[in-house]
Parts: sequence; structure tokens; C-alpha cells
Amino acid sequence: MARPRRHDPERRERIVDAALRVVGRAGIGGLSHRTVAAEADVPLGSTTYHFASLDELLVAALRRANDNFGRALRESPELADPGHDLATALARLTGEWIGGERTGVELEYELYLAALRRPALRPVAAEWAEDVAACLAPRTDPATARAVIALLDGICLQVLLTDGSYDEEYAREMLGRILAGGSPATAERSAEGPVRASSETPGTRPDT
Amino acid sequence: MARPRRHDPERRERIVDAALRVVGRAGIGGLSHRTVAAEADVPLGSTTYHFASLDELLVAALRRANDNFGRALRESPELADPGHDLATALARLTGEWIGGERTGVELEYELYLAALRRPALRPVAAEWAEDVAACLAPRTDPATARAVIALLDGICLQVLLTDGSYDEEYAREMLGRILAGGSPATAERSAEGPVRASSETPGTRPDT
Amino acid sequence: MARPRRHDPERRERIVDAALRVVGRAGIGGLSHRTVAAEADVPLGSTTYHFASLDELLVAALRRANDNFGRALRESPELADPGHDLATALARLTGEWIGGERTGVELEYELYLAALRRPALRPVAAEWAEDVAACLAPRTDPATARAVIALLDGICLQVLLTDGSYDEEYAREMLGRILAGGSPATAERSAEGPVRASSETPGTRPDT
Amino acid sequence: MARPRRHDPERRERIVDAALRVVGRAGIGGLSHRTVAAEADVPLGSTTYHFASLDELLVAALRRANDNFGRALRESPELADPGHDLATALARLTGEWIGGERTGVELEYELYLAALRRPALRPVAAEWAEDVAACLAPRTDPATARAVIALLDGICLQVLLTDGSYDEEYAREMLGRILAGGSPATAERSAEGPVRASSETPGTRPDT
DNA sequence: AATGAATGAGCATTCATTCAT
DNA sequence: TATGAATGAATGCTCATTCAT
Repeated sequence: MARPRRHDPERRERIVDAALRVVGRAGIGGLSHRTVAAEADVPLGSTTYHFASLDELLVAALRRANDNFGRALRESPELADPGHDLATALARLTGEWIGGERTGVELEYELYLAALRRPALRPVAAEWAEDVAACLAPRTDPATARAVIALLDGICLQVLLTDGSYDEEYAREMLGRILAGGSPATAERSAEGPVRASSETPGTRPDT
Repeated sequence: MARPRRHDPERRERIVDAALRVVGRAGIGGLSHRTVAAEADVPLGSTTYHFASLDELLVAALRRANDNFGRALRESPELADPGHDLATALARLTGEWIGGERTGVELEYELYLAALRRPALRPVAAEWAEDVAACLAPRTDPATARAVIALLDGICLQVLLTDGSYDEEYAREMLGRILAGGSPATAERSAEGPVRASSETPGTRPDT
Repeated sequence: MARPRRHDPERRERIVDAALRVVGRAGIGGLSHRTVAAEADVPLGSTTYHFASLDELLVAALRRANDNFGRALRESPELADPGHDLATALARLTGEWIGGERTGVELEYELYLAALRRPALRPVAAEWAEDVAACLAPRTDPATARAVIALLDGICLQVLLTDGSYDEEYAREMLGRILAGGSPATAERSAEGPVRASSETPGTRPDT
Repeated sequence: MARPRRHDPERRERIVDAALRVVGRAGIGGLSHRTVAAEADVPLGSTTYHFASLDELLVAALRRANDNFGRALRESPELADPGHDLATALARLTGEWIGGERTGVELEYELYLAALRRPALRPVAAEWAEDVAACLAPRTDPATARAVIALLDGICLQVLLTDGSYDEEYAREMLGRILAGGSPATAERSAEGPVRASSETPGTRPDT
């Protein structure tokens, strides 16, 4: 009578959604079984039933949040098109993403960075990095792809951590330097021409 | 008689030290007036007296933690010596730092990344970035310096967040690509030669 | 397919076994439908189905645990043999039992002592006392047998409750004093001789 | 206005009293910060402030409960008077104590027995045993004193655990057997005369 | 200036139990 | 007959903060 009880098959998903909203609004520190239960309008016990620990809930949330930037990349036509300059496309996409509402960006980074202290999140963070790298795979070598991600992370964090603003042209230039040193995985002939002709260590090992 | 009360001028410092130990051990989430009071072996009231809020304490802690990597950079002879390759030196210094005990590295990054959600920490984070950039100033242009920092942050985070290992050669290569595109502030002629000399400082400082 | 469902006639027994392991590991306080279900690797609902209340499960567990010391007594050849000194045999058997792994001993005593607050367990506890008394019946009178049990309980508890160690010689001496005062049910003539033969069975069974 | 706040110096004692009432009424299982706070009519936080953990509260409660039987022994004139038979006096005192309201007796034993699983309580339990032994010290040797306590514990537990009734004469007889074997610490000449003339191991070592 | 005592809110988690199947 | 899902109550405990010295 009071609540639409029992048999709510999407309950789990709604809890994850609520968790994302809570983290977006109040940070990971604001995430608790109680806050998420209130946000999702489900009984407290329901959150602990579906996610035995907060870490488990965070893993699910991070996995869901991951998709956002990744999807943007995957769905970008210019990123896949060898006719477009990769650095330019990446710089623009990142600008669009980071220029959106700050909460969303903060949310994703906060979840991602939480892996620093929560080993449970690390596999998911690694997954994310691999996914993004996979988007870049058709256009450059793996090591360069990883460096591109690292640089983008670093640039975005500088913006977010120092209250700075995103400078698309600066990002384009620096991405270009990284990419120019890589070996194009497929024929990538654009205005730039073959620069730094792959002579020295094109694709180094990013990790063991 | 029981405690060496009153007039303990270094108490503030001891509290900050204790806070760093607490964060190093238990993360920012583990930092509370109580835990830090216990760690510093001072009365609970003393911590709230010297630091009205936890943010205030975090600012002091971040400021103290900042020094570590910065000092390593400042004191490195090869970094200042134009005769040494900058990318190599940076890659090696970073490797030494990150190869030390994980807690120390985690501690510094955790405090630094906390600025994402705590505006009070952002000026300190910005300060840190500027300090490191200043170390690089004699050897490259400001935009490149910032990109170097961004890349290093990104690389380190990839290691820390995905349980990966640091690959010095990979770091050297990618730092080299960024640096090669910059305009050497002083004569810096090494084996690389002037690559993509065109756009020296296309888009500079993205913040403040 | 997932689980070997339905028709598992030994399930009840397996749940009792699991309950004993749980109590041994975490104490009665650690016993819950959940913990025992996890330990027995059966569905949660299965435990509530077979044992409507935890008390019911405890009764079954206590009944099973009872057997251990009792069996040791029953199977001891020297206990039954009038040629062996009873006090010596009992002291040795007790030493062997208490000298085993502490968890097992704790487990039995914990279940036994739980009867203090759980009337449901009291008949089982009484049964146990009678069983042990029955082992002693051929060699002494009932009141003495009960006193022997009481003394043994008291001695064991002193060891367990005060982190002391079991002193077999002390136990033998005190058991000897109790037994010497009893009337030998069968001819049991040893060095002691008939001491204080006056009151054979002054005050007998204090219960049921 | 709502509550007579602040500055309640006997607060700690009142909480211990309340804890004893709670354990007496509902058993140790019924003891929680909440129940004791309600019983003592103090804020919940007050209980955790004064007793950081439940174990700490239990230690305080056991220490307080200890006094009861011990005091009865200490204050008994006949126990101290060599003219009275020790076994008779002990049996009578125990009868009085156990014949009182069952809750009180259960309470003390429950706290005492809790030491089985709570190491924190063991030193207090040991203390209690020593205190009682000290009461007996003037009239018998230490080992015998310990055995007397063990026997009394065992007898009482048999009564409590099996829903039996206390048989004073039976207790007197068995205590007498133990005591008769001991060496009177002081001249103790009563009706019994020197029985089992102290030939064999009068005072053995009860523990290390 | 400094601090011990105190407190209500909140935390993650476990639980016995109920219910629909 | 058995069981997974669900839930409200309760648990021990930590906390920032307040207040009276």
C-alpha cells in the first residue's frame, strides 16, 4: 500500500542510476547506502541486498560511467575517418565533453580516480583505458594510444584540479606531438605528411 | 603532569605530520579530527582548535606533501644541466619517485586529486603545477612545460589506477615527443634535431 | 543445473555440521541463518526451512557435540577397568581432551553453557550430564559421579575462563578426594582404602 | 529542557548499573549500546563515549558483578571463624546465594562464562577466582581453595544448566571431601578430625 | 588559549523474517 | 516442498561539533 513493493526487476539498474546522481551531486564521500536508497526511492535494505558492499556499487557505477566518454569516441565519425586529423578530432571531442556540465565530468573522473585507493575499482579503470585505446587502435600504435590517453587525462585533470579552462588549441598541438611520433596503423595520409619517420622506437611497451 | 600542556609551538606542525601519516595509511576517508589527534598524540580538542575544518588541515597537508616531488626536481643536477637530455632525466626521476614505497606516492596523488571535489585545495594544486613548471622553465617554453606535467600525471595515474608498472623507456619516448615540439629556452641541441619546429607555442597556458 | 536441488536427504545433517563449524569459529553470537547457510553451501531459505528457529538448530548442534567427550569416556578401556585408578584415568582423559585444539573444547562448552539462558537447551545439557554419570556408574555411587562431573567442569572452566593451563596432577588429586569419599559400586580396592565411609550417598541427585 | 544535560559525574556508574540490569533481564545477547542507553536513560552517544566498545562495558559490568558473591564470602562471620566447619559454611552461603532470585545468579554466571569467548574478560574472571581463593586462604592451602571454587562452580552450573535444584547437604559433603584432603592453613580442629592425614600431595600446583 | 565531556546524526553491515513462486 | 528476493529493524561504531570550563 505504501510502496510499490516486490518484483521490481529493474531495481538494480535504478540503484546504479541513483548512485551516479548521488556521486555527481555530493562526491564519493557523499555516497552511502542511505543516500542512494533515498535517491532511488527504494528501501535501505534493497541497496545492501543488491550490492553487498559499497565497493560493489561503485564498481557498477564506474562501469556505467565509463561508457559515456567511450561512447562519444566510438560514435564520432571524424575519429574513425582517416581523412580527419586525429589530434584535432580528439581535442574537439574532449572539449565538448569537458565543456558540458562540470558535474558529469567530475563524476566520471572521481569514480575513475577512486581506483587509486580502492583496488576493487582498478580492473574497471584498466578496462576503461583499454576501451579508449581500442578506439584509437585503427589509427596509431598501442603505445602511442596509451600516451594519448595519459596526456588527455593529464590535461583534463589540470583543468579540473586548478580551476583552469580547457584550451582546445593547446590540446590539439600536444596531442599532435604525441601522435606524430607514432606509427600510423593504417595509411594515414593527411596534410601533415610523414613526420619523424618512425625511425626511433615507434611503439614501446606501455607496461608489462 | 600527565601531558606537556600549553605552549607547544610545534603542535601545529605535528598535527600536519600526523595528518599525512593518517592519509598515507588510511586515505583521505580515514582522516578525521579523531584519527589525527590519536596519531599526533594530542587532545581531540587541539585539532579542532588549530584547524577549524578538515579542509583547512588538508590544505596544510597538501602544501607539505607538494614539496617532495618538486624538491626532487629542483635538486636534480641533470635536470638543470643542458647537457643532459631532459626527457631521459624526467623519466628517470619519475621512475625513482614512483618506484619508492607506494604509500608515499599514493598519498601525494590522493591529496592532489582531492582538489577535484574540494575547491579549497585547488589553489594549492595550481601552485604545485606552477612550481614544477618553473623547474622546467629554463629548458623549454611554458606550454610545453605544462604538457610535460600533464603527460607525467597521466602516465603515473595509469600506473596507479590500473595496477600497472612504470615503463621508463616508454615515458622517455613520449616525453621526448612533447619536448621535441617545444622551443628550447636555451640552446638544447641533442641527437634529436629540430623536429616539427613550426608551431613553437601555439596555444599556451590554459589557466589562470 | 546450477545446484543439486531437491531431494537432498542429508541436507539437515550438513546444516548441523556447518552450524558446529560456525559456532566453533565465531561463537554462538556468530551463528545466524545466513552464516550457516553460507558454511553449508545451501540456500538461505533451506536453513529456515529445516530449522524454524535458531534455538532448534542449537539443540541439534548441542546434541551432536555432546557425543565427543562422552564417547571418549565410553571408549576408554582404563575407565572401565577396575584395575586402573579412576581419578588418574579421568584426569588423563580430560587432559587429552582439553589439550586438543582449543576451538573444539570451546565449542562444546559454549553450547553446553548456552543452556544457562536457553531453556530449550537444558534438557540436552541434562542428558549429557546423565550420560557421563552413566559411564561412572559402574565404579562409584551416583552422587559421587555427579560431583566428579561438577569438579571436572569447574576445573576445565577455570582453565578456559582464566587463560590458565590444565594441571593433570592437580586434577587427579582432587578427583581422588571426591572419589575416595564415595562408595565403590564394585570392588575397588586400591592404596587409598575406605575413607570417610560414613555418608555414602548423603544428598543425591539435585535435578529432575 | 528536554534532558538534564551535561555534567553528570556519575553517568559512568549509572551506565554500568543499567548494563547489569539489561544483562540480567535479556542476557548478554540483549546487551547493546542502544538497550543500555535506553535503560540508563542517557543519550546513545554517551554509552559509546564512556565505553568505547561493548567489551569494555562488559569488563566493567563483570567487575561490578564480581563483588556480590565475593562480598558475601568476605562478610560471612562463620567463614572466617575457625570454629565453624568450612564445608558447611560454604554450602550454606552458596545455597543462600543461589536460592535468591535466579536472575541475579544467572547474571553473574553469564558474565563470568562470557570470558570463554571474550579474552578481554578473562583477566577479570581470573581476578574473581583469586579473590574468592583469598577468602579461603586462611583456612586451607591454595590448591584446595581452587578446587573448592571449581567444585562450587560445577555444582552451581549443574543446577543452572539442567534446571535442577540446589542440594545443600550434597554440596556440603563434596566440599568436605575436597577440604578434608587439604592442609589446614591454620589450626582447624573440628568434629571431623584429621582425615586422610595429609600424606599425599596436600597442595598441588593448580596452574603454572 | 586550550581541552575534556558530551551528543545526535550518520555510517556499513547483518539479521530474522516474509512472500511469491 | 523448497527457495530467491526482498525489507525494516537493529547492530557496533565513528564522527563533527558544541559547550563549559
